[in-house]
Amino acid sequence: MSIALYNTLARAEQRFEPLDPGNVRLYVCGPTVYDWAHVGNARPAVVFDVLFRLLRCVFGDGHVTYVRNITDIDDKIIAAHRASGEPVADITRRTTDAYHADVAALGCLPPTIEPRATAHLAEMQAMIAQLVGSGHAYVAEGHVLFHVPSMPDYGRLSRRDLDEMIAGARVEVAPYKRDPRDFVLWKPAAEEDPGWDSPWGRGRPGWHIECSAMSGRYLSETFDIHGGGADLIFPHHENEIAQSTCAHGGRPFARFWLHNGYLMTEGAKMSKSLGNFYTVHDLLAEFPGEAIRLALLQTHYRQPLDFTREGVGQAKRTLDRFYGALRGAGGAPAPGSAGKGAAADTEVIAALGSDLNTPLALAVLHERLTTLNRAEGAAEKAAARAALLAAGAPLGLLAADPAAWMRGETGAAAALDEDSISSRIAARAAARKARDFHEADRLRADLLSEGIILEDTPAGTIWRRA
RNA sequence: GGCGCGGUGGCGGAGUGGUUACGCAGCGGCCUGCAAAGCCGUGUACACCGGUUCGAAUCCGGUCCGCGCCUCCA
Repeated sequence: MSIALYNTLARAEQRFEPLDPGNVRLYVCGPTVYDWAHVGNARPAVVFDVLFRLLRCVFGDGHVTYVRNITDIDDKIIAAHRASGEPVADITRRTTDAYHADVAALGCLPPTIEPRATAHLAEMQAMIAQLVGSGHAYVAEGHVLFHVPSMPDYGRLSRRDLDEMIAGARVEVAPYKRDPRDFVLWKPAAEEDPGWDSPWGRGRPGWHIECSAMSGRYLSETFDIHGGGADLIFPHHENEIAQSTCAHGGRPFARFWLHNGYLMTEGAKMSKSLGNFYTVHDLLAEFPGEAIRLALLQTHYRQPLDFTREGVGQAKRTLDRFYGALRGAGGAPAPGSAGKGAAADTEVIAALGSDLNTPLALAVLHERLTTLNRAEGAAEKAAARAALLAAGAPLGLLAADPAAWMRGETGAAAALDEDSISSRIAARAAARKARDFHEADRLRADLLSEGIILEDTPAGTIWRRA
């Protein structure tokens, strides 16, 4: 099984071979915990969860190390603290908990390691000291700055020309900088703000250094894949490369750089002022997490994605088809363990191995669905059902209990009075038997108005939530 | 201005130098008391203009349109 991934560093698809098949190492930039996660945060979480699952399928569950950080020190967090007065530690803990709940609802596996920036100040300071000592960084007015001209290869990832970057600069350059392109590794902290003692005075780390320090700590100097949103290519990832490479004596940093595409909502750039800024938390009140996940995976990860409520609604109805077929196929429900023990679907794996082509993988799922719907007899149905579940597993889909899904229990919808539904279905059955179709249709219409759809099957009438 | 990404049928959305993507919606049929679900069948496509080619929607050049990034936090 070969995997090809689009490497931003090469601007081309490349065959992926890990440095160590016994320990495939993946780093993804996680959230800054100051506010609810929005769909723009959800996309990389879901996309790289699929990559994690693919790597586990190909190299074995225990042979992939997935690190996703939590940025819990940042100017936005301090700004939130100043605005509300809530202690910084409370903000970050509360927001981290909410993030965990959100991504779990989206069906994302926990990463192998989830380091917090504030727990790695020692590593960051050691790296900064190393950069100062080797002449790649300097101290100025309480700041430590990375000196960009000290790295001739700077700009390779984002394909930026060093000279043009100065010409295009539109922000006033701080006077203490030796070069306009230099960026902060450490900056002084105001007395009332969070800060740590350091050889350069009390302060806090710059934005980029945490990822360099934590990836080095958990994945070593050179590792396989670094992922994140395309908006991080510059300056964040460019600066990570500069810091890590220079601190590591020029040895390579991440070998593959993967970036998910931008996200729009309702046809426009995501913006709070336009009112199209969806938080995952709000969406989960309206849709099952799996529907949001499917809506995100229906577009290839590098393509721009226009996220709409209509799109999630359609994804929900698509899942209704899958779960309806699974429910009809019988067998013991296996919540959370779909595909476990079953051989991975080679067509799905091949699609995902082709630069995470999730839309193609989903087309395979639809083939498996049709096969299941055509299946006759218990044995054939059981085999088709297992095949569909095995196809969904690498995508993190179809792991819920089908019966619970069809009853609408997997979303945040209000609980139903099942006794009332059952008694009215019984009343309708009696009316049908008496050929009182007028009454039977009235009962069915009644239920429909409450969001309950009836289906008459050879085995009796079943219902589902609209 | 610099760098980069994208424009596929009513909608969503893959892919490929010559062969059905797939899903939704639509239409016809089977099934059904009627529906629903499912199954079978079915139509419209590759922004524009040039070029390369036996042949391009797929490669090259240009144009138009949409979008993003261009830092040191304010």
